[in-house]
Amino acid sequence: MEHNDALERPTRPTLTARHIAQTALATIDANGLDAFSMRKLGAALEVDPMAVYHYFPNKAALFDAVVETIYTQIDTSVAVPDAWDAAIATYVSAMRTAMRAHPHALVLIATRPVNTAPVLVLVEVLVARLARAGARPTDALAMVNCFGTYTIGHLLADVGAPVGGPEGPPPDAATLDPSAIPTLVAAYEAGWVFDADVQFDSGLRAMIAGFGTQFGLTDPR
Amino acid sequence: MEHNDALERPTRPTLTARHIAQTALATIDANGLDAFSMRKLGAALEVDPMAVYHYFPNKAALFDAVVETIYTQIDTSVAVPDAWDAAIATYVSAMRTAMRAHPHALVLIATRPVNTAPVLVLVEVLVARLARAGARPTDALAMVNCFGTYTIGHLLADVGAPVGGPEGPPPDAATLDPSAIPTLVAAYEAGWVFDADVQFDSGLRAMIAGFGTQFGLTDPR
DNA sequence: AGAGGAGTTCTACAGTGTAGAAATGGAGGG
DNA sequence: CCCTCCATTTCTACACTGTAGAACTCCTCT
Repeated sequence: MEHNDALERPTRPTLTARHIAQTALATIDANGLDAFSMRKLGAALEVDPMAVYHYFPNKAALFDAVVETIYTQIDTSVAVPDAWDAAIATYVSAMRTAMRAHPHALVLIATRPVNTAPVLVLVEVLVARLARAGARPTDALAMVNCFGTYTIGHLLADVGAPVGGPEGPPPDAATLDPSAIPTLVAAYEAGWVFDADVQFDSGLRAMIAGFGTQFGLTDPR
Repeated sequence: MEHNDALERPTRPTLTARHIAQTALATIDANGLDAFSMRKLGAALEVDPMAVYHYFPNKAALFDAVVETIYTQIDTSVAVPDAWDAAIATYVSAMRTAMRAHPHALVLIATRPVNTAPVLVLVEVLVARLARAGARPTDALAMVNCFGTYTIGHLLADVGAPVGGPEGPPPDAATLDPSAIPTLVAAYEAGWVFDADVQFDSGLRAMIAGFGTQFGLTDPR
């Protein structure tokens, strides 16, 4: 009764930790983290809110499960290039894609580290690839951590929902003195378009290349 | 009556938006974001909780002010090296230092963008320096954004307080299969110590250097 | 003195997480 | 068959939340 996947809602009207976590994630995606509550989760599950507490000791533990649910959604079947730097970029992009699908849960990913086996295995893949390119394991681990933090940091700024209610209106443009920020004005007038995807990619490539020279990484041949 | 700085509590027992924001930040620092409430803020201010609503329309707006308070704490008087890459690293580190002092508020910084004049001026400094090293303003802006997102992403993972209550206990180490994560085990056995400061610095230098070659930056001479 | 208004307080309401007791229902043993 | 046990679900209750709306207090200006 523990390992049935897919459109889960076990045969008998009984709950599952997985089903609860999935429903919680769906609810957060739909209505936002602030609007999420155990009572609404209970409603979504068509069950008394307190029933959830038989599977999770509290809301925090449920959030941990939600984060892990997201990690399981990373597409690990992507085609990976041969070159080490392109391979790393591919892995990281796959991770970003999965996370990007859950803007309201990003803040949970960012602040609730998970150390369960599936996630560690994921890290292992990256670390091993870097090691194969010549990095010491400790350095590889540090690099992967930087990739991860950059990714969610960038995602938070891009699509992350504000914690603590919607943000206020932007300040009156009239109160800004353009002469104090000439370069920003220049960028704006140059037709500045904010494409988060290409910007993220640019930064990721920069970091990968920089690490490459910093640690002397190359593909073995 | 609007511009008195420092250990602020205006002459008459009356409130100020600044004083409220500062007290709110102090309360968040001391007790955490989840424990923060308008009632406790009122108590800290020795005032009826509802009094705050005369200065901020709601808690979200107050949070915006809290974030801005943190930005004002960035030390802008640091000595800046001549080399463009070292200069950028110095600016970013100063930003990180200010943010690092408020672990419980990091998540607010990460998700509540501020576009007020003081912050834009800060961005201008960085963008202008990059432009002086040969970057087009739009590229410089993109780079600065990457530096910022990397910084708070890294800080969140480092010292950020979990959103939604404390995290649960780590999974039983016995359930982990070491043979599935050999490189991680190797890193651990090699005496892996996690020094967030040097790791952040390493990643930042990598990104700066990578951007440097990506955009052909050099100091004018 | 009287009016007005900015700042503060009071009261109240719907909604929160979750502790603790009570109910439900199915499985196993006699 | 009944009866017991126990996992699961529900019920009730409590202290706490953000904030709407009215009422109250003073200070300032005429």
